Amino acid sequence: MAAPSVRVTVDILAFAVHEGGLEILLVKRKYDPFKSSWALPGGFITEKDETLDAAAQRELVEETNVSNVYLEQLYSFGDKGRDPRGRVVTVSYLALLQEEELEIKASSDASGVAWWPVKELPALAFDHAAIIAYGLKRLKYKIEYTPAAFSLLPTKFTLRDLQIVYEAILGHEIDNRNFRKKFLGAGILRQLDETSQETSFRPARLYEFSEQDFEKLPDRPVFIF
Amino acid sequence: MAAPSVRVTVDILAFAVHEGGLEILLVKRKYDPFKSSWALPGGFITEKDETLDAAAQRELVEETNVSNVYLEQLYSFGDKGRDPRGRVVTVSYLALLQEEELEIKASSDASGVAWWPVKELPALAFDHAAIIAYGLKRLKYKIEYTPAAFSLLPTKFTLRDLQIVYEAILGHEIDNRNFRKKFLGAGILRQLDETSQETSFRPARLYEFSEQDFEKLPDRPVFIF
DNA sequence: TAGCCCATGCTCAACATGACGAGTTTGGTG
DNA sequence: CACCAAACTCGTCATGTTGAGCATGGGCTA
Repeated sequence: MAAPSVRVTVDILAFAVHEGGLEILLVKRKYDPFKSSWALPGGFITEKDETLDAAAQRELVEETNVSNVYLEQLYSFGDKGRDPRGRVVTVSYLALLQEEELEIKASSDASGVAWWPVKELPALAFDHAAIIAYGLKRLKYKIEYTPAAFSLLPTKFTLRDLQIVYEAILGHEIDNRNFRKKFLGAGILRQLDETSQETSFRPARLYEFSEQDFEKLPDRPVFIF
Repeated sequence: MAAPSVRVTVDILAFAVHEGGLEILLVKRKYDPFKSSWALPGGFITEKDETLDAAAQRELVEETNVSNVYLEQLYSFGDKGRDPRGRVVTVSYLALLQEEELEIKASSDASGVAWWPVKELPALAFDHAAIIAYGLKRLKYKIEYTPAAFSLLPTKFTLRDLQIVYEAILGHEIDNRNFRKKFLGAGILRQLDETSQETSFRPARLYEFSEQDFEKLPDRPVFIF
């Protein structure tokens, strides 16, 4: 039975919303192939990885120090020519982070790590541009049909913060009143007795996402705007 | 840089609707591990496979002789203990077929091949039971949000045929009048000047799915019942 | 205090959805 | 030819959703 040697990597699409724009975490490669190019954080799965998810988790920790974040398998890419070193199949993962709450650091095989606005990406190694394009499509879908957007926000947030996340990912503006109506009516937000920092205008009320309430809903709500 | 030896397989979830029930194609394993157990059709990727999709296509042809069918990557499974031979990552694929239009045949490494109703599955090799469970969830979703159901039908079909597909996959009955209303109103069916075979009652009109009309729609319709 | 800017709340018409009743058409069958 | 069974047509009605207008609240700044 033929069982050709194949190597398997995991690559992480780590997204965050920063100043109204969607950003993705990239590393600058220290070694060939594609030395000095920007690429997705990731690496080969090792003997210690019990599962693919664990491998993705490990790679993410190496770059961001954070664990316990939203992490979900996206898609596997395995075209023959995608890696000059030979047959490498990569399993891509989607991670949703809060940029402010973590300190990124380059891992040993990278000479740099940075957040890049998805609208101004640099040239990318391997087929990573295509992988990101796929991830963006899936992310748009995710926030419309799941509560994934809350993973991009701190525990306490304003409805405006939430709307900014949706606008950044969907790429268009949303009517503020209808946005509020839908989310407040969905019954998945817990209103807090606190307001946001002082602004030059009226402070907004803070909310929390209630996982429990969401699970209790008879039907999954949709957040299409 | 550690690059442990991993082997990669593709496994195919080939579904078809037969006599009102949803069925899946399984093969009986000729060799160990899990000799004589039923399993998903599939196998290791080879040097000749240009892409993962091509490998899945090849495996499907080996069992069914059909090509040019709906085939889509689903999910990759790579838990450490899922294959007793060592680290094997499998990329699962969803295929939608018409049972009547093809003749299945066991490939060289199988002692049998058969359609099994998904409600009465035998004991399965590896983690294939879990893979099928995942595929069923995705299939339900697929027919609600995409025109995937038409891949399970011949080119010409009656609205009743279409409804049977939905009922088989969703697992519940659907109001015939509302079902017709939604599909006829969707503008994606071309009515033909033909009717179905003679039955002991009124013959039903035949329809064709119009891919072009579907693509032209401003918004994707949903087929939730 | 006026003005600004956003937060927030209320309303309403247009439209879509799902449950259901009733009746007509069209073939075969006894 | 009466009858059956399913295909097909038409319409009702309560309910919910959507998008947009209108109004007010509550902080800050000039």
